[in-house]
Amino acid sequence: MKPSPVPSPRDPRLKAWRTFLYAHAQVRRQLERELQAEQSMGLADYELLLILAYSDGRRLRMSELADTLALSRSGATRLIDRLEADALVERVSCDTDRRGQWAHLTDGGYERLRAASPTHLRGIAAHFLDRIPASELHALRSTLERVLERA
Amino acid sequence: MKPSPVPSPRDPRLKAWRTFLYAHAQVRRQLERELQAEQSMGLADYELLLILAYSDGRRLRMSELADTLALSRSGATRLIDRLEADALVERVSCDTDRRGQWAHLTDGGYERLRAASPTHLRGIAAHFLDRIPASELHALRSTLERVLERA
DNA sequence: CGAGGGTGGTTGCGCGGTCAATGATCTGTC
DNA sequence: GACAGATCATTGACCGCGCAACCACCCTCG
Repeated sequence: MKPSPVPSPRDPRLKAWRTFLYAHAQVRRQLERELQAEQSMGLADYELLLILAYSDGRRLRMSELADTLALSRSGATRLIDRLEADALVERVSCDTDRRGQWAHLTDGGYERLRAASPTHLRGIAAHFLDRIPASELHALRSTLERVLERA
Repeated sequence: MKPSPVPSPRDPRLKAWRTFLYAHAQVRRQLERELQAEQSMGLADYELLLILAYSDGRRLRMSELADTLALSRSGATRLIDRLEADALVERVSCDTDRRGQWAHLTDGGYERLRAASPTHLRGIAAHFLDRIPASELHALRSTLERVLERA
């Protein structure tokens, strides 16, 4: 039995995956740096606040948050810990399931999100959106939505 | 001056970015877990070994590695530290620039890469490639290559 | 050739994330 | 109704990565 060779990184399919990987790494790093420098906020923080801002009652259960953010449960716990320490989010215990907790966006959190948005949107445009022709942008989204559908 | 509202996560352009973000998080998490469980190896390790395997002389300068992997310099240093500890890579000092180091893939490292490849390729296919029609795959790649071009 | 600024790589430190284990609660079953 | 097994969230231990500071060395220019 002959040894299987190492798959070439130039193979078109594999290359597509790796391009995806690297494009993400590069853009994320850049955005993270800018958001941290100008707004003292991480990308994950921003995403969480944004999701809460557009959820019913500006709140979501911990596990929903974890799932939505593609984060582990403990990751969600600690993220909320930090944001709660900054009073951007508060925990509200759930009355229909005593194990549960709501993460609720405070007014301060909403303000913080609003304040950080211009910086972040500018970064997303500069490092990502503006490098992609409009026609390709929609295709990209629909392609990746397919990937995102839960297995 | 009226307060600017928080940008809607449903805005098409923003949504494209966020889909990209989440698709990556989800797929990466899954692949990382599988590779760790079945091959005791992280995604970053695999990528590094792969890149070295297809580099001239199976070696690359530390900074080239960092740039290629979209990693910080210190990140590259520590990654190589770990792989060197497992004898998958060795450091070779550069004779034309005494500050420099080559990261050189050992035979053991190549074997390790080869051994891990089936698992990883299967994962990439299952969680990413196979969810994308062939026609869209090429488009995805060329779109993201544009993003990846250095600024 | 000597000084000064630039570059390659490593290190200290802190943050943010995972996994595994835990406690509390819910839910289905006999 | 009580027990068994799932589920919600948290905690402890650990790890990978980034930034900033640092040292060693290169290179250019006066």
